Amino acid sequence: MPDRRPAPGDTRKSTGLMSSIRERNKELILCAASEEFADKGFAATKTSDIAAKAGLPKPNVYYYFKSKESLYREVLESIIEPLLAASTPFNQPGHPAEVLKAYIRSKIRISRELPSASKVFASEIMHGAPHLSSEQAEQLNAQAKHNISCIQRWIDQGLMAKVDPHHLMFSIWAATQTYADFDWQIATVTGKASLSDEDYEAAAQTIIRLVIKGCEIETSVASPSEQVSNA
Amino acid sequence: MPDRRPAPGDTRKSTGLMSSIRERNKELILCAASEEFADKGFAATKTSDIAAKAGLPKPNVYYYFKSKESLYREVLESIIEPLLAASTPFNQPGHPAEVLKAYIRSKIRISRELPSASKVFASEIMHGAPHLSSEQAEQLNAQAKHNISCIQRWIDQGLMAKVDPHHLMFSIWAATQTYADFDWQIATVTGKASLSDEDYEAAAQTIIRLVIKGCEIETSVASPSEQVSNA
DNA sequence: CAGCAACCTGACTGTAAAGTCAGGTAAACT
DNA sequence: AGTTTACCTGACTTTACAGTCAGGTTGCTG
Repeated sequence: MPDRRPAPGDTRKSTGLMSSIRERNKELILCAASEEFADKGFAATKTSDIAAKAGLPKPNVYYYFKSKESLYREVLESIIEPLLAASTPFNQPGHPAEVLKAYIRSKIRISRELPSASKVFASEIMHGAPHLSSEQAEQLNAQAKHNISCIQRWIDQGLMAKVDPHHLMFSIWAATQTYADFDWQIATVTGKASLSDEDYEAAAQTIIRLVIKGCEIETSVASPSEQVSNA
Repeated sequence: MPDRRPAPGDTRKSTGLMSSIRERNKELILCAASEEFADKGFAATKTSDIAAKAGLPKPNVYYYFKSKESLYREVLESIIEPLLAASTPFNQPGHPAEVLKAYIRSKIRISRELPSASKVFASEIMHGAPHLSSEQAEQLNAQAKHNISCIQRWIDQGLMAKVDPHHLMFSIWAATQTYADFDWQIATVTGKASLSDEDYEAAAQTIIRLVIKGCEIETSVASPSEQVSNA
């Protein structure tokens, strides 16, 4: 008796097209899974809850996905490409301020538009990336190192102040990511259930200001007396 | 037959002192639990692993703690006081730059000295703080709001630039917390297994620079031509 | 409209881990 | 040295959930 279940990601018939049912259901499940994993974490998420949120019975989930883990991996994978894409400003020529601004805006956009996958990714990293393949880790790491060396070059060329590139990147990453990861805290402190366009704009403006001002080369003009220098 | 197990947190005899065995074992278990919960999250942590890490058999854990959850709650609770204490600079008079610097240093110190509890706390917040009591949430929220209104006052008094206080706090919180939460990423990108004194100092310096420069009032002097304004 | 493949699902199994217990040992006090 | 009370633990029970399966239905293709 042959396995009646098509391989995951299988294409139907000789055509390269999936049936629309398959496409739609996989999407429903992935979407539900993103939210559940983001809300509760991998271990605390029940496949039956994913199924319920997708409006399907549990075995249906296993019809489309090999296991809870492979489903999780797909969610995780879905955020990697956007994450790498956010670094494109560093991959093209540009002035430091413009590149950094574009990068910050991309990162904020990801936190806003893909909050669940962002959170799943953050949670994964927090726990030591046990599910990330070494290729994926290497890709992300390579991009991060490239961005950092790019900043170092700008410093060497005198285009920006001597700000430790590693820590600068960590701060940008953290400050932008926080809008996805710690949405509960942000909602509690601001008193808003969810942030508006203007709120995200203000967030981007604030982070951009900190980064751009922080990277500006000191002029020889002394700062006003009531301001304390950065000892 | 009366319950032979003393109530959690019970004191021995008529004296106010716990037996030293009790004290030592509770400490061993709490310490092991912090690390396990930080590494894997609440749901993925096995009480048997906590016991193993503490060098005790599993039932011993239940001799000192009512349940896995109450153990988790104690770990969580242990970070709240340090977290509130970090805000003391805001509770005493001081110039903006000094207060912000002291705050950033406190936060970095917590990330460094209590990395596991920090991570547990972050994970808790990420998942919507389901285990945090409303009093604890309220306490933290009140302190956050106080800090923010403090910053707003400085802005109104013309002591610092108009930087959105909410987003400023979120950035500081994120940038400092990241050294505990995303230690794996930091280790991977820097290529160091763990950060040295100098690394933490550089991290603090970088964040302080971004924040202080970002909060400085613009002087009327135009910025150098190669630098792009913060549009 | 027949036949086949894709899709669906109620009911089940296996297992892992939380939590318990009964009975033991060690320490402290008298 | 005897009694009490704290401390310890191997072996057990219970439960919840990942994953399966056998048989059904739907929908496409010829």
